[in-house]
Amino acid sequence: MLDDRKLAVLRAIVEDYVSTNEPVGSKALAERHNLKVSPATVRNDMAALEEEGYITQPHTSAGRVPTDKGYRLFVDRLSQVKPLSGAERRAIETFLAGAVDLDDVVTRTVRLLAQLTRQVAVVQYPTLTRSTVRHVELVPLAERRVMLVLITNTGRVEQRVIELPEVVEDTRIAHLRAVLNACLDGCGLASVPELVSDLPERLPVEDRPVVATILSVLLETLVERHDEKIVFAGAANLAGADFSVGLRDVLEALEEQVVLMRLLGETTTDTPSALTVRIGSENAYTGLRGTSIVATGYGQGDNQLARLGVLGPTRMDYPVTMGAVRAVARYVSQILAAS
Amino acid sequence: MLDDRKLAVLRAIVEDYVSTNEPVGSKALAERHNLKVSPATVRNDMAALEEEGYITQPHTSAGRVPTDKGYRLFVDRLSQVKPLSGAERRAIETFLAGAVDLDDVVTRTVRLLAQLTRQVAVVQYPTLTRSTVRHVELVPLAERRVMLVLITNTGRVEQRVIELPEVVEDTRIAHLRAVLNACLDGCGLASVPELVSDLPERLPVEDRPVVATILSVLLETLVERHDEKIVFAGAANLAGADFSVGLRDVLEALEEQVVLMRLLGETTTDTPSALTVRIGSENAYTGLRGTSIVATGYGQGDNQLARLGVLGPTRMDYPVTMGAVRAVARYVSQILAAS
DNA sequence: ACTTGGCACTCGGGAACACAGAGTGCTAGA
DNA sequence: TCTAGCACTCTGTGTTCCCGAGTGCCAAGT
Repeated sequence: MLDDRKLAVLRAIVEDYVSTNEPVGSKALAERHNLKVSPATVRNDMAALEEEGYITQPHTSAGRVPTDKGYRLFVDRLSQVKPLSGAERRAIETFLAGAVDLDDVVTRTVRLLAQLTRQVAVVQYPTLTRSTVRHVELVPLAERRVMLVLITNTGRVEQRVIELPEVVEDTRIAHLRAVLNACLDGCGLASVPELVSDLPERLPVEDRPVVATILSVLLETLVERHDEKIVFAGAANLAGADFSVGLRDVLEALEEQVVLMRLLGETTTDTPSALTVRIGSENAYTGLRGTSIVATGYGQGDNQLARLGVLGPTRMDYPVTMGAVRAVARYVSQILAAS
Repeated sequence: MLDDRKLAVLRAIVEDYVSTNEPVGSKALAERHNLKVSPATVRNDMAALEEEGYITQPHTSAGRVPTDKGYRLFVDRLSQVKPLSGAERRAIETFLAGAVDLDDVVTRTVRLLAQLTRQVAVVQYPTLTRSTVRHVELVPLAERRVMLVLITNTGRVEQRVIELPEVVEDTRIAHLRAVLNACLDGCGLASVPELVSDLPERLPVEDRPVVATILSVLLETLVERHDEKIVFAGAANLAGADFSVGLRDVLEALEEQVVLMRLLGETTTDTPSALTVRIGSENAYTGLRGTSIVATGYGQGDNQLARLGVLGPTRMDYPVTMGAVRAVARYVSQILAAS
């Protein structure tokens, strides 16, 4: 059905349209890409492609524009990820190397990605689930108030202020801290609930209410912050692009953590480190028709920590974008592994 | 020069223009606001107001539009802050009360403010400068690596991983932690540099390199994060509004922490808890011509911690916006004081 | 069987134009 | 000092017209 030349025509259409942002006609196509055939032939191919739903024309007698299905074919079979230039690689490296803590890594990453792709970048904070406890700290703040600080091996720090049911002296706090650390140090976060389940019973009866309070907050911290937090940057890059749908909807989606979460998450496949691309209407959320998402997991090996990606108009330069996303994900993974 | 009626006309123009977003003419003015004079008289007054630079006409024979100077006069003398409704107050209270930590307070605040004003909300993280040290923690991570955690009385937590110049056993770390806490606990952050200045000399000579390393990171943390961090929300609200300047510039400014910082900061007056309003061109940053900023400090009493505010088109409903900003600032201050 | 050149057809978008309506400034009179 | 009337000046909108890009189809060529 689709011979090689038709595919070449489709590729040419996508490339031209992406770079010019104008419907592309048969004549220009035959000229610019040396297809070695006449415009008329190209027209026939275009008719076939349109028949199959890969391209469409905005109105009669305008050029053709790729459909979502067309982009999909392009991404899957007609393009290959374009690696970054050496200069870009070095820039990434030095920029990310300067980060002082996890927050900083994430912030820098998202800005970097936005600048690199000239689109909106989205980065999910490393998930707690797969990380391990590095330290639990209890800091007395007042007679009946302590702060719980949970430090993970990914450098993430969670803190919560806890109101205690009774007055507890500092020495008891210190003791509890030691017990908690002995129990949890180095353990995976996922196993924490299990590990602490019988903790109250192993302690003197008078400590139990306090411990129960602390543990409930600890557990709450684990589930609540599970993988909630997402940041984005580069909203300014949206201003130029024109979406089929209003800019407002896109901005709204970006500020809805939940929506954003789902968008990144839905792209998950069985091989999380692979690049995933969702094009236009493949996207469930109606406010984001007209936008594509290129995402990938990052983290070490198969211990994927979280996901990052970019969001832009369907009319985006997929090879370049995919290259940038992949490269950034790799560098961030390195940085995280090293710290 | 400007008698009462002219001021009334100006007020009417501002109010009408804000609500309709269309240049307002003499006839409509005389009708809608019962000025008890004829359109012709209003026209004369308008001519005078234009002469003085308070209003202008986009083109001959269109209605009048307030200038920045006109808005300024309106804000200063013709309007009064509009208090929130009871329902709104309750909504604020319950929404903010659910916050679990400082991060959460800030996030909720900025979203709340954005939703309340239907504009872009900006909140600066509470400054470290005025806060006091509640606890310093040193957590051994590896042989030559510790994590420094600094907890302040505002509930803020700063962490840094430190590479030590030599191998240090855990007991020495514990000792150093005790020394640091003894030295700093409860002290204002501003006085930290002074307090630790002679610390190395008071310790055994073999500890000095390690202590010096730790202290340098500690001090760096204090100055670096000084008052750097700012978050915003409600960018989607920009989509509807039309700025004289491009939307892109506004979004860019919002993502530039430094610019944003300056904008909030510049509004500081001698009474930091007062509402400050910067209108259009009063604003230094060129990308934000056409936008106004309503801001105020928040925090307890005269111990102002940071600032928050909203950014919107010059054509905004100042009384309502000012009311919302003031109310939110008060509630946040309460919340922070209580925690 | 595929490719090519030719040709008639269709539409979108820009230019030219006219026109109604809103709003103004001015002047003369109450 | 206010008001009424009037001439004037715009913008925005609707209409018309035309050009050009691009198409689909057909018949001829390879």
